[in-house]
Amino acid sequence: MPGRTQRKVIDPISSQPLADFKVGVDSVIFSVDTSQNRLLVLLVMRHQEPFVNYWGLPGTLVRQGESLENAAYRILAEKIRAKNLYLEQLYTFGGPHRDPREEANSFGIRYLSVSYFALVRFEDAELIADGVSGIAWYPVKEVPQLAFDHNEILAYGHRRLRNKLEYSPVAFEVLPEMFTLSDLYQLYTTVLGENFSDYSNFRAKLLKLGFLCDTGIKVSRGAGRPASLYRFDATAFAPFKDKPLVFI
Amino acid sequence: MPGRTQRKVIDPISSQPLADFKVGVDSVIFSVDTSQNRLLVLLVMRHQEPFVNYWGLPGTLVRQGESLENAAYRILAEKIRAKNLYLEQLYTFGGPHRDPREEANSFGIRYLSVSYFALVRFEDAELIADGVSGIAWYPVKEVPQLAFDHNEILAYGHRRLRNKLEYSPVAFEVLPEMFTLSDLYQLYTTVLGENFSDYSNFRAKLLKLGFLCDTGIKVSRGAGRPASLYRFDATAFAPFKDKPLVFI
DNA sequence: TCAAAAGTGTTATTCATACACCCATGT
DNA sequence: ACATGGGTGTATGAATAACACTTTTGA
Repeated sequence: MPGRTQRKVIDPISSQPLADFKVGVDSVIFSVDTSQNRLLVLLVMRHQEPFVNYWGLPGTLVRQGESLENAAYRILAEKIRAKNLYLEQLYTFGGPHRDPREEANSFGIRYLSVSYFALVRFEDAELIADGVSGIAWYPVKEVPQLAFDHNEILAYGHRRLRNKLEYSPVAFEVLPEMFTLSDLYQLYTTVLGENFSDYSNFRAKLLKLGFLCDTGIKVSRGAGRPASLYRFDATAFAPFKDKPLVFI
Repeated sequence: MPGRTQRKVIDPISSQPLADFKVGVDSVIFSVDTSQNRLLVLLVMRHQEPFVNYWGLPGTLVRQGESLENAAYRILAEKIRAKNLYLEQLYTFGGPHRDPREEANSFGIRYLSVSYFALVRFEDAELIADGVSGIAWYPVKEVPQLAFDHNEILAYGHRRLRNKLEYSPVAFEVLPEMFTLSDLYQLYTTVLGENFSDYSNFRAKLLKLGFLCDTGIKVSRGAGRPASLYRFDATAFAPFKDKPLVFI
């Protein structure tokens, strides 16, 4: 975890041999089920040692000639077919002994995990059941004990998601091309919690910023007044880029 | 860099052998010379290939049994003696071909760099001249072309520093136990630029937050009215932890 | 006609910004 | 006495938050 301070390590024997690493990429893939107001994370059931029959984050070891990011996209593509997605690097967990395989083989290979954080649109994210199955969306509030240090990675990813949502336009990566302001509001409430903002204030603030344009198209969902479909205007958003904009 | 979106990589041959990695830790060590209002970064002159006679970020390869963070502390301790410091992980750069050594030896070893970000107090950070020298504080605005992708890492670290300063109390990690409000203001201006806030507003805002306590001790620096020494009260700050506090 | 969902408006309060001004010290 | 840096106060406008309220639909 970031932000340790004031520690001093005096390592007198710094002439030890270099460590050899295998590098894994683990992804915290989030999705928001707006219909049920639930934040979901993608878990896979492990079929090999270590941690057989534990749920864990989807991950893989990096292949020769493959970049970290591409490895992340590779597992993602193996597990889900998604139209819209957002991906960014999260954190690198690399202490010794975090992977039991380090003990098993005596060659001293270390396992390091570069974790990635992804957000996909729930509605068009189709899970790929690969034979024996064992892949599922789990409500974040109900995840069981996971393999390795994956609970820790998930917690870290969850924190990042909340932050991202507050001051960056990630939400639009994961919403369909056109969406209602309620859709947007739902997304925010399920991730940030019920009391982050009043709907009308949220609405007013976002519309004032001016990068949401009303398409004029109305859509009716069950009872109630039909809602306008809006579109995120990336060009109009450009000036806000890199500015400490807060969406709340 | 984080935040790529909408890319899909279809990798048909995912049965390639795993890559073997050496893992390097490179640190972007910042310091603020308040007397000259300059933001400094620690660079070391390289004496070995690759990139001989280039300046680069201080770094090392991770040894057996050593955690990433400890490796970061190890190089730090080799280069400077510092009382106060703040350290956190920055980003992991791991594309293939980022290190020319990958080409040189044909065993297909990859080099991955986990970068760390550190902030040390300039006044009590004593550089350790290790024999042939070649270690120096460089004003961030004047850094030359660096080895590897270190300019990119530096740029990323610089961005992180600015953000950190805005919404976290890092400044106090790097200021002495007792400091004047001008000291604090100087620190902010040198990092964030001249026009981030008016001194009196900055002052008013911070005092209102209530985690800076006046020790009553006055200190006179040259001409002008003597300033009060303040102390950062971590206990009083606690409630603000994890809240979207902005220091401006 | 009524509930549900969408959308608008009002108001009080806090906050940001840009200043003007007073205070204590060295020279 | 005056320049220098430290410290306080105030007026303006904008942003926030908590509401009440209207509009348009399905049932």
